[in-house]
Amino acid sequence: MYKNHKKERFLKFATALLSEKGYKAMTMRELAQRLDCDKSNIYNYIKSKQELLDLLLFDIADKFHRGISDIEASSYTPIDKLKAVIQLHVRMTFENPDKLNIHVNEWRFLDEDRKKVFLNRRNSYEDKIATIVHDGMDNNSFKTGEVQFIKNCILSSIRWMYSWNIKEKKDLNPIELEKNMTDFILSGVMA
Amino acid sequence: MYKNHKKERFLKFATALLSEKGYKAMTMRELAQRLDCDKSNIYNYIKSKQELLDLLLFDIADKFHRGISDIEASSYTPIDKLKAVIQLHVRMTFENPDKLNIHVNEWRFLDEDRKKVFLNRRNSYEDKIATIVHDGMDNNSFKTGEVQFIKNCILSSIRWMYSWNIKEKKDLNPIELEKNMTDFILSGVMA
DNA sequence: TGACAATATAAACACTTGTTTATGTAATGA
DNA sequence: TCATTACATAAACAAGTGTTTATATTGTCA
Repeated sequence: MYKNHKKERFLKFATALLSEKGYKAMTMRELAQRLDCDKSNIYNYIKSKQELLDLLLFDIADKFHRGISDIEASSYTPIDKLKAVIQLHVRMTFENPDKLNIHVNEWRFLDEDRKKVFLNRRNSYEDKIATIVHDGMDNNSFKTGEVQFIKNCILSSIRWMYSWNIKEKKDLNPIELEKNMTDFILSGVMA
Repeated sequence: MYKNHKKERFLKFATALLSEKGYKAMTMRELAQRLDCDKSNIYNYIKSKQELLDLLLFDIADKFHRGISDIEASSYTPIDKLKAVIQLHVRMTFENPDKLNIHVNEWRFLDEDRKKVFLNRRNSYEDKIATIVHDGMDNNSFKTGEVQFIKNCILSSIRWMYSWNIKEKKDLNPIELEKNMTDFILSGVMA
């Protein structure tokens, strides 16, 4: 019953506040206020502010990594792999938009060493997407073009969703969203 | 010869550092160090850190506003209006990627009142793009769909460019980039 | 030349920051 | 029950923050 249920509450509030304010602007005092406890109490849950950032960032990064690995290992065509990538992003955004926001915007406040690790993993993630794009071009299922450029366009297209305040859109259907997203990336806006 | 040439130098360094570190993480002391002057000297150029942020943000916002107004007032078709919007973003990114970075990421650190003004203007900008999308759907030149969703996809597709470190890519041609960007947004990645 | 604007510096101020220390209580599970 | 873990609090600290004050020098232009 008891064990660590307060720590989960702490992580929930910390994630929300970190997403709202950003790493530098979030203070331990304000976090304590939201938790309705003393600031020093926070250090029962976490070693430092930096450790909190680290924890959240690598948690999401790992999920993305596992997702892309499964897709990579699959026997899908490049088009279906790309669809699976879009699905991965949509679902993770639905699960926790705050974490996605943090993942996109706050990694630069990691300590130098860990930032390097983070960026290496992100590059490896993006390389796998680049490979899908490349294979699709070889395959003639995608238009030829500069792979890195297309990869960036794709990732950026998906990236805004966390800011759409999904939580407040009860009528929003993740499946429908996935379909629309896929449609935009695969075939653009023109009729 | 003389008048204000140091202020321009100050603005150049301030823009670069603000883009690099973010508003909260940028300190007046570090800025002074880069300018090779005392921190108090900065206040000969600017009233406060907040005023610097305000200045840069509304400078870019105004440029976007003028750009979209011209496009709106033109007799272009929706497709050509959309192309002009893409052109506007590409060119502004080439002109000063740091400013674009600041425009995307640092507005949330504006003081409450000015933040409201900023967001109102941004909404009015985005509404104009939504109108273009809407007209294009009426026109049957764009596929029908949720206007706000498509608008966000379009804007997000363009938004990553400032992070591509354009300055270091001598071989990068803005016209070529414009073409590729337009191609992606209009017709997607599929062959 | 002399008035004015631009630029420079050092020292200080008031405030906020993350974190520690020292100490205590409450729940858990053997 | 008893050791261990989880959770709580008040007070303090050292470092860093944006900004001000008071003052001096330098370039510009009438």
